[in-house]
Amino acid sequence: MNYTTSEENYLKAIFHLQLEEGTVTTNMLAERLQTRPASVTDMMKKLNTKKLLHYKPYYGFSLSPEGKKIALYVIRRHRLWEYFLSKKLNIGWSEVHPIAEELEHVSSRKLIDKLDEYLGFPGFDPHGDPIPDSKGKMRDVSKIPLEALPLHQPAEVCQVANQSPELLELLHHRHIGIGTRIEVKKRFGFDNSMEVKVKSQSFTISQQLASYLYVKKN
Amino acid sequence: MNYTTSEENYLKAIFHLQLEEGTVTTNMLAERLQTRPASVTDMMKKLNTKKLLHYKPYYGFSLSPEGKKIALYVIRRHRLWEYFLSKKLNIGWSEVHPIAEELEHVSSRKLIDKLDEYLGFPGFDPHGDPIPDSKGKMRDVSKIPLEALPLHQPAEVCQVANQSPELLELLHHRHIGIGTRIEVKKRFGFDNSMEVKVKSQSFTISQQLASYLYVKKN
DNA sequence: AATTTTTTTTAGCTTTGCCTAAATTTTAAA
DNA sequence: TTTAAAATTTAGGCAAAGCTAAAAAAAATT
Repeated sequence: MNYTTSEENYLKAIFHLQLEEGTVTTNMLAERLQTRPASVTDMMKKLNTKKLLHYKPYYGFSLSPEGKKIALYVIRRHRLWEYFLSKKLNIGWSEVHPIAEELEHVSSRKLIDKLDEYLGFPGFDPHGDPIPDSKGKMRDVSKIPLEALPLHQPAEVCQVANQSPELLELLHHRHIGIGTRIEVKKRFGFDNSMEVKVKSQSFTISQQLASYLYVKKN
Repeated sequence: MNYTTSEENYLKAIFHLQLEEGTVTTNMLAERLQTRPASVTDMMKKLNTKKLLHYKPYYGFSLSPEGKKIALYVIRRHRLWEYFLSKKLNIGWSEVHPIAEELEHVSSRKLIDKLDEYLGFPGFDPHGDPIPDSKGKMRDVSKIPLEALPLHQPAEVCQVANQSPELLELLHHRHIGIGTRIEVKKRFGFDNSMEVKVKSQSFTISQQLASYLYVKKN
């Protein structure tokens, strides 16, 4: 059971798209992987014969249990490396992703389990995404968008769904990061901006910003 | 300037063979890389057009300055990862090599420099081999084979040129490792075995064992 | 229901890195 | 020095993973 970088990338992308969009098409995959639809079809046939997904021409495809297992394992590796790069090597939040994209394909089981141990079995990567454990189980955080958080309900920022430098700069200025406690004081229907309280400081944030923040009640 | 895994492996192998054997031939390279002479020739042509080495058919080849630079950079990555795997993740000495063989091809400069810093700019990997610095400079240890160490001259074990589990077990039993002080008391011409003193204990070691041990006088 | 548009697939080609078998060149031996 | 052996290279192919252009199927419009 050893898969090529390309195969792993396809499986991972299908898994993510499934979660994000509910459905996965040839074109969506091509777009996500920066390739052509014809190439996607080629790979679908290959993964089908390897029984990593179910595929009927023109009817779409979906991961088999085995395919899902592999996808989760790739995601585990990716997120552990992100955690390592960010927390141990002090590489900036926003630069970590492309490096992890390469490291995730190094496939020694022992390496990953030892790394996990070394990092203290972290539950979440630096972007707040949950890290699957060595059995492929991923903690189910019932995270919700900040926009959906009820008024006056304290919560904790657990994901930032966009890592542009501009956004990070703004968050930094506001002292908002993963784990920051936050509470929505008021909403303004006019522009969907909202007043929030962070560390006993109140200020207003725009809808654009809020839409990228996810929180966890607790 | 981005090179494929295969290109990097060829450059690295040529560099090592050059050092170990003084000369590099098509067959030696094929053997070292577990491939066929014809494949080696193909790659030599390719690296030649990329000006990473000089190549005349039937006349052999040698690294260009640029090729050497790349080889040293690959070696730097390999050895830093070995150090990390061994010292931080506690992965056994003998298992570290094949994992580093994969990690060495992840090419982010920032990653490697940050890793170097995180590890405290180590000068040597767990096998005692020197790690090139970020400019490609490698400390020149004038290490010599234990077999060449003069009698009664105290020295320090600085490399074990073979990592089979059997060998490691033997070394462990003898309390010999990198940095162990050792002295040759007597040599027996019959079988080239030798009596050595380690930590005020004297015992005999075989030629087979000695041939893998390198020491540094000091 | 017929036609147009969009999506997906097929067919055929390219590059990389490897292979085998045959040819060539160099080296060693008789 | 002629011949035999060994090393190296060439020629021709193969699999992976991508591509373009054309064909086929499904979905959307009229």
